[in-house]
Amino acid sequence: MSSASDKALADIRNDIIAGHHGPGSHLKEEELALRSGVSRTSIRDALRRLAAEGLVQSSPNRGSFVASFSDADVDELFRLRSALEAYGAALAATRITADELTELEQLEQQLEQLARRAPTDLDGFARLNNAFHKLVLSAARSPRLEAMLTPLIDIPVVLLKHYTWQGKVDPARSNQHHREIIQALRARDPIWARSRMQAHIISTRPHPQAEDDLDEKSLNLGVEFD
Amino acid sequence: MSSASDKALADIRNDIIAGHHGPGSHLKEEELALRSGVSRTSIRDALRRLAAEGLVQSSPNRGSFVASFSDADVDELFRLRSALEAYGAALAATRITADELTELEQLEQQLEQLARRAPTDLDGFARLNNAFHKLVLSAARSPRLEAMLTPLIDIPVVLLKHYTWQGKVDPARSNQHHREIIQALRARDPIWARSRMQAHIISTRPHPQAEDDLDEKSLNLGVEFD
DNA sequence: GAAAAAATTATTGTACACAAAGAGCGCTAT
DNA sequence: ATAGCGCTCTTTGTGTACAATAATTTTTTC
Repeated sequence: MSSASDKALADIRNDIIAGHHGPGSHLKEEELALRSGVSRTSIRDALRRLAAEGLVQSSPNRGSFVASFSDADVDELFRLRSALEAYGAALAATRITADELTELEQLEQQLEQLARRAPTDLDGFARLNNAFHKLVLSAARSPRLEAMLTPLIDIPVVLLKHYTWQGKVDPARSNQHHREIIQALRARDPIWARSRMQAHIISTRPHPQAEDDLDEKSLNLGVEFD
Repeated sequence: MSSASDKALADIRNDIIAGHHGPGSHLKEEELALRSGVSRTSIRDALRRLAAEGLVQSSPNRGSFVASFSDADVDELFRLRSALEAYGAALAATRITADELTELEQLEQQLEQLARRAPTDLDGFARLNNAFHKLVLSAARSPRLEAMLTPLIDIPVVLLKHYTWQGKVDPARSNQHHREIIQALRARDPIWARSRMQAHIISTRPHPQAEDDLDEKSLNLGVEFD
């Protein structure tokens, strides 16, 4: 698994994120093979990996489909993401390097520039925003957490393309949050970083809407250890 | 992906869990193919999926190896698991059916029997214990959470085989915890279920040992949402 | 004799070909 | 007209052959 399969993986993922394949659409192996210029073997390999990430769903003898998400799925997704990414931020607070902090600040400045100069460029915003979150995550130095969280961070980009984002993206508020997160990381304060990250993610959730059978408090992930 | 690949997946996983392949050992595709009676194609498919689960690690052009875990990895693993599984228990509290509760109680009784009749049968204990945890998890009705958590539940079984469990497994205490978890689920109390599950997992962690640079409190996953 | 280089072997990566399963379509019978 | 059946065609699943890369051993040189 390397060159050909990696190319296939990148191609397919890009096509999905770019919106070329809509949610629910059937990813036919031969078609993808032709498009990427590799054999079906490598395509299948890539599809397995994308399925593991949750970006595509496969059923036996039927094939692979771009994942599609119900409102409830999206809600669940964001809850999981907020909890896990907050945990990652806490880890990052004690492990992040000075270089990474600098890089983080550069990303934040680019985000602010973009918000001023092209406030409607959601694509650009999403790209920079993702880079920000992935950098924090990688500073947590937990490969397993990274593996679990990366797809959760990518999926919202897909959602942006194909669903209407009810809560509306507010770049100004988001940037404000990012600044606070950087502050907390710079202060090496895990508790602060965790709570800011958690608040940030939850606030970007599409529809806070009607609560279901579970009240908010009960869904919190962690409390004392004992 | 189905019959042959599924068989391969089951075979390899069983062999790993049974301790037939130790941590770090090189899983050669042809060898596995011969052993399972399927072709290398299906073996590769299975290995990809196991890699996604984290039970094996693959490097390009070098192959697949049974995952091995440092003490720090194990600690991280248990922290993640405790947080996620506690979350799952909270969800399960409002979604579990009466039938599932009955099944859960049966498992708990089997565990108690085992503890009385064969307290040293760690294998049997691990099997029943896993069934218990997976049942709670499936009652959470969150396929994504299930996918993330299943490998985290399986890995300790591998650890049991190949590492010395410092904290020692205490079946009596564990069963006590299980009973409390069932109580909480039966009461449909998410907060109770969450805290009991979290405490349970953390208490089964191999070595509470020396704290690292992060104090306990800061590692908690969630607090208030805002 | 030891270290570097080259050839050999073992193992993974990729492509292709065939087998099997499923979906779609038209046909027939009522 | 339509429900059920069977056929065809598309698409996925599996096996095998070949190519490329990495590990190993042997040879060569100092």
